[in-house]
Amino acid sequence: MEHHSKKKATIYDLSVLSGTSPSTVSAVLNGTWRKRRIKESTAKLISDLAEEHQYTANLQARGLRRSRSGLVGLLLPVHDNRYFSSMAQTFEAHVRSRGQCPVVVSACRDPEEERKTVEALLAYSVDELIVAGATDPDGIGAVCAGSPLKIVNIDLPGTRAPSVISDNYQGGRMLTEAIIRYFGEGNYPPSDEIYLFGGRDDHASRERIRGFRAIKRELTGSDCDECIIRTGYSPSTAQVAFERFYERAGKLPRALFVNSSINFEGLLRFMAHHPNETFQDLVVGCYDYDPFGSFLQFPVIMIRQDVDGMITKAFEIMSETHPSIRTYLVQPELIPPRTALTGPLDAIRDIA
Amino acid sequence: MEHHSKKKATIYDLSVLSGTSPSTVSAVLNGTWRKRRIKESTAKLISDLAEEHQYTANLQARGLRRSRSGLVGLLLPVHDNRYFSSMAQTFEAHVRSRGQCPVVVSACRDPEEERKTVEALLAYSVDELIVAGATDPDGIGAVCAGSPLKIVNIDLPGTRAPSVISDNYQGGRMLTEAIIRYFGEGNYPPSDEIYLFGGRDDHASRERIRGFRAIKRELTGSDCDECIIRTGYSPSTAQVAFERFYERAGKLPRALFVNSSINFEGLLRFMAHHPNETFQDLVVGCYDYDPFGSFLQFPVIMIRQDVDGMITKAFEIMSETHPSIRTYLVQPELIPPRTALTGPLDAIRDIA
DNA sequence: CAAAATAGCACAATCGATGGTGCAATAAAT
DNA sequence: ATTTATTGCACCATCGATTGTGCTATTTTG
Repeated sequence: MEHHSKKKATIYDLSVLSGTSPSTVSAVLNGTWRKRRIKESTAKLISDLAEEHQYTANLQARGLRRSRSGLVGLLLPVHDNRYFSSMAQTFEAHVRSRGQCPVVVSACRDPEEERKTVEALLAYSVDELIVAGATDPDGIGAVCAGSPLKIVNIDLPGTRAPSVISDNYQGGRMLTEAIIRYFGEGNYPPSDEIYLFGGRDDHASRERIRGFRAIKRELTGSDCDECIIRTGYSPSTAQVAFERFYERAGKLPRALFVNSSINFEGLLRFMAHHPNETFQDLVVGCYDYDPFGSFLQFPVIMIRQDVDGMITKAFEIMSETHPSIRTYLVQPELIPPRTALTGPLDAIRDIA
Repeated sequence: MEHHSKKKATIYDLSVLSGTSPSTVSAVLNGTWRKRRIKESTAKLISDLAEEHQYTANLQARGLRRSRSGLVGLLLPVHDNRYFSSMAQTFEAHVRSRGQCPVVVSACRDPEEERKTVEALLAYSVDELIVAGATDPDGIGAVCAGSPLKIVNIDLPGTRAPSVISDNYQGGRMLTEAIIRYFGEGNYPPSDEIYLFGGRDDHASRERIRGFRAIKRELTGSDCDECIIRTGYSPSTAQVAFERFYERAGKLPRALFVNSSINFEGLLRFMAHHPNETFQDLVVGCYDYDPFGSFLQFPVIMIRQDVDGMITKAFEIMSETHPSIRTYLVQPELIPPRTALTGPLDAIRDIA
C-alpha cells in the first residue's frame, strides 16, 4: 500500500493518476466537492488515490492562494516560567480543539523583537494572534494596521486591540491582605516592614502596586514610597535588590510581596547565600503561581491568574466579527501556602 | 513618510512605482541584486520605495517558490514544566541568532498527535525540526521519509534520525549516589528504603533505572524490583502512587528518586495532604532541575540536563550535510539542594 | 572602427492550490 | 421530440516571489 514516491504528491500528480483535472482533485481534497457537484464515485476514486500516495496539501501554496495560513500564534515574553508556559499549554489545547495549528513564539520582552516577530508572523499570514505580556502592545498593533490579522492582547492591555487581563488591582489587594493577615490579628507588621519587590513600569505592576498600597493603608493605617522596589522582570536584578536591602537593614522585611515568579527566583538566589534563620519570620506573597514555590520553608501565598479564563475569553473575542476595542478583566485567585493545584498538564492523558 | 496603503505592498506594486520589472525588485529586496548586476542606484531607488511603503515579503509565496519556509520548529511533549520550557527558551535564542524564525509546538506525548503535528509542519515546509522527548521518534521519522526536512531527536533517541540525549545512565547513578551519600557514611538507608517513582517505559527511564539499580547495589549491596514504581509522566498518577505506598507502609521511603519534575508535582500534591512530620527524614532526588523545587523543606538533590549543550549539538548536527544517524550523549549535572541556578532567562536584558 | 565583452535589466516559467466561469452530456419538463 | 434544467467536470487566471535565459546598450579590446 505504501508508495515511495521520492517527492511529495501534488494535486497535479493525482490529477494525472485519476484522469481528472487538478481543480477537481483540489475540490475533493479540501472538502468543497459537493458544492462543485463532483460525483461521489469520482470523489472516492481521488481520495483513495490520495491516501495511497500519502498526499498532504502544500499549506504554503494554499495559504498563498487563500491569503491565510490556518496558523494561530501566541506571542510570549518568555517561555521559561510557569505562568507563561501554562499559558502556552492552555493555548495549544484551545487551538487544537478548533482544528487549527498553534505556534508559540517568544520575543524576550524586547519591543523591537516583538515588532519583528509579529511582522514575520504577518508575513506568514497567521490568521489570529494572541499577544501576551507585550512590552509595547500598541507598537504591535501598529504593525498590523490594515492587515486582516485578528489580534487580542492578554496580560498587558493595549489600545489598538481588545485586551484581556487579570484584575491586577484586586489581585494586588487580595495578596497583600492575605500576607498581612497571615501574621494574625493584632500582630500585623508595621507599614515599613511590608515591602513590594519586582515589576517594572507596566500596567500590571502599576495596578498591583495600587492595590498593595491601598489595602496596606487600610490595614496598617499608613503607606510609604520606599516600600516599593521595582527591579524589572529578571531574577538577577531582583536578587541584587534583596541583597542591597539586606545589607542596609540587616534583615529582610517581614512581609514580602514579590511581583512575579521571575522575581521570586531572585529571592531564591538570595536564599542560596543566606542561612535558614534569615527567613524565620518571613511571609511571602508571590504574584504568580508556581507549584514548587508554594512549598518553601516559609509561608508563600500566591496569586494564580486565571489563564484558562483569559484564553477562553480571548478566543471568544476573536470569533466576533467586529470586536470592540476594550479591556476585559478576569479575576485571579488567591492560593494559600502549600497548595498543589492541577494545571493544564492534567488534561493530558498519560500511559505508563 | 508613512503611507497607509490598505493592502500590503508586493513586488508588483514596487515594480510599477519604480518603473522596473518585478524580477529586479525581487532581486533587490532579497539581496541577490549584485549577482544579477543591478545598478546600485536602481537598488537604492527600489529599497527606498520599499521602506516608504513598508514592504515586507510574503513569506508563503517565497516559501512556495523555494520550497522551504525559513521556519525552524521545536516539537515538545508539553510546555508546562521547567525542563521543556527552558528548552524552548534556549532553542529560540539559537534560532534567532541564525536569523531564522523559531516556532514551538507541543504534542502532548501522544504519538498520533506527534505524527499529525509533524505532518502539518512538513506541509508548511519547515526547514529544520528538533523533536524533543517524542513518544515515537521513529514514527515521526517515517512521516518525514523522503522529505528534505532535517530532523534531530533530543531527549529521547530514535533510529531514523540523529539523536542527542542526556547520559541518563550516568545521571541516574550520580543522583542515586548523591541521595544515598546524603545520609552520611555508615547511615545509608537499607536497600528497601530507597525507591524510584515515576517515568514510563521509555529509553530515558530505562537508563536512569539501570543507573539507579547499579549504584544502589554497589553502595548498599542489594537491590529490589519492588523499589521501582513507574507511574507515567503525570502528576496525578504519581500522587496516587505515593498515597498508595504511604497507606501500605505508614510512611514514605527515606530515599526517594523522583523521575521527573512532572512526577515531583505528584509528590507536592501528596505533601499538601500530609503533615510536615511525614517528610522529616526524607531525602529526595529529582531527575530534572526546577529552581523552586530545589528549596523545599527537605533536601532535594536535582539533576540538571544540559539543555544548552543538547541544543547546540543538535544544531551542529543539522548543519552537517550528511549527518550520521547515531546517538550523542550529553552529560547532565548534579545540583545540590538549595541551589538557584541561572538559566536562559538570564540572557535576556531587562529594563526596569 | 569592427568585434568581443560586459553591464543592466526584462521576460516568462514556475512553485501548488483555489475558485469563478463555461461547456458538454444527461435528465427532466413541455 | 424539442426545449430547459441539471449534473459533472475542465479550463484558466490568480496568489507573490524566484530564477534561468536572453536581449539591448554600452564599454573594452584589437
